[in-house]
Amino acid sequence: MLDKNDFTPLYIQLHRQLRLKIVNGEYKQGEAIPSETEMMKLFDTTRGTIRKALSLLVNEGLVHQVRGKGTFVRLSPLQYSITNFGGFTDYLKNRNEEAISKVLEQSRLIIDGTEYYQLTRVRGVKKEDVVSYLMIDTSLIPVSLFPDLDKNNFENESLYKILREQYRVSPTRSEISLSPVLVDDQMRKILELKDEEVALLKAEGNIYDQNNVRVEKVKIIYAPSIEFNIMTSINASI
Amino acid sequence: MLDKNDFTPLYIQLHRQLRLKIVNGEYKQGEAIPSETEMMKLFDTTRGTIRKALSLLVNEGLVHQVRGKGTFVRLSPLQYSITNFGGFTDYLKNRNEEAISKVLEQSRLIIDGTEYYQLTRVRGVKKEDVVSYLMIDTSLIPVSLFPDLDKNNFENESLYKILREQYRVSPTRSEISLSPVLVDDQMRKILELKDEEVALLKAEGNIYDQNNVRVEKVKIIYAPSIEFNIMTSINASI
DNA sequence: TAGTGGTCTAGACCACGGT
DNA sequence: CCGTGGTCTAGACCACTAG
Repeated sequence: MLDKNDFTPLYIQLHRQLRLKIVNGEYKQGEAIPSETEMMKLFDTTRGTIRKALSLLVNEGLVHQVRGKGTFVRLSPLQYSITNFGGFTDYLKNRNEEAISKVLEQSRLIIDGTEYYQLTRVRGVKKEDVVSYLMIDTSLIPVSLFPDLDKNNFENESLYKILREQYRVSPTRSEISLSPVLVDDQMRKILELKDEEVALLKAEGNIYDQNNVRVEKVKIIYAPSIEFNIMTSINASI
Repeated sequence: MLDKNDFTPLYIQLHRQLRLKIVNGEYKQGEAIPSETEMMKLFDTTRGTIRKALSLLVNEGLVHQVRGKGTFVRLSPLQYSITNFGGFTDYLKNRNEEAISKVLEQSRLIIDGTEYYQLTRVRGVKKEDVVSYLMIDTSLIPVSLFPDLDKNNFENESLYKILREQYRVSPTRSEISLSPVLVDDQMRKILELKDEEVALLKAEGNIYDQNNVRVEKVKIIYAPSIEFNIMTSINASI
């Protein structure tokens, strides 16, 4: 059911509910979810709202729609679409996995006259008491935008949650550049790499908030165990 | 103006027109484009259609919208977002650059009982008579879907144009996995790599058509000179 | 023929920005 | 205050799928 008194838009509420049912397996892979007209009755709303929620799911690649047939949970969805930069903790939480963060370095430094917090963390997941490290994540955050940010403990708390709740800043957009990088000793040790693993994937770029202000510079080194998958639509008309 | 007799949906027509004005510089970076209500009069359609076209531009990162203010052409869009897989020729054409293709290998082979055309090409651009090679591109295309495809000359013609015009198949979606790869002799020679360039970016995945049929398996090796940029929106609510 | 998603219309009310 | 984009409603017609 949707709460029409909630400030959250109906289509967002609906999107979350459908999403949960998919990741929890209530709607199974390959099977159809209720049709748009059915959902109109189920959730007591109009088709436009339903379709807006569904379009979000389609963009995430969680469902696909076929005219005349229905809306289906995607077969073999991409497992780790780590393109939701920044929000690692939140990301895993919604997949019922436990995020592990270990702070490697936390300092302040000045680049081009601007003072930044520098935060380097190893990120991973814990499954059945086995920890797998997936990435080394370095953030540079301007001190001027977030005074006293370094009073927080980043081992336990999500950086983005802190930004949202303490500073009312919501990271909304990323511009990331991908490149290969050669393994150095630190990476090899931290990510427990095998000898033959000599090159890794690096993502580097900027994160912007709701007002298009750059709030973070990021650099992420991905372990080979993580698949970096992207889905794109192909635009013939461009 | 929009052509209501055209089979193409109005919002797609509108999207194309707006897109053109942005890349041509008619709508300049940072400036506002006409408001939604203005466009309703300009294009004689309803707000829903306008908003659907605008949402496409927003997703591409070409504009952003601010409530109470307007819709603005995005400052500093990423120049080479090479995430429009397959459509290299088309892609460059729309940027007024000349695409160069050289066929390295063209053959048929059988994998898991299915016969494929295999086509390996070097792709690049020509600027002021200087050719820069940007990628090595291997396509596997099922013979059963496209009989006689290999009668075409892929040096001059766009593979995707052939698929669209001769077989009525439009590649619409890609699922791509990115990883680093070590340089081998062939890559070094073809892409004219320097000694210190030992690892490259590889994209590997599948391309699907409008009916969700897999029409191509691709593998692309990117030269260091090409920047692999992606833009993502960050979804706090996931 | 009935049901599905794809498109489009014509309204409405709201939150927000700038005057 | 007016104009902007954000959300939502209640319909309509269509193309396509399947029994």
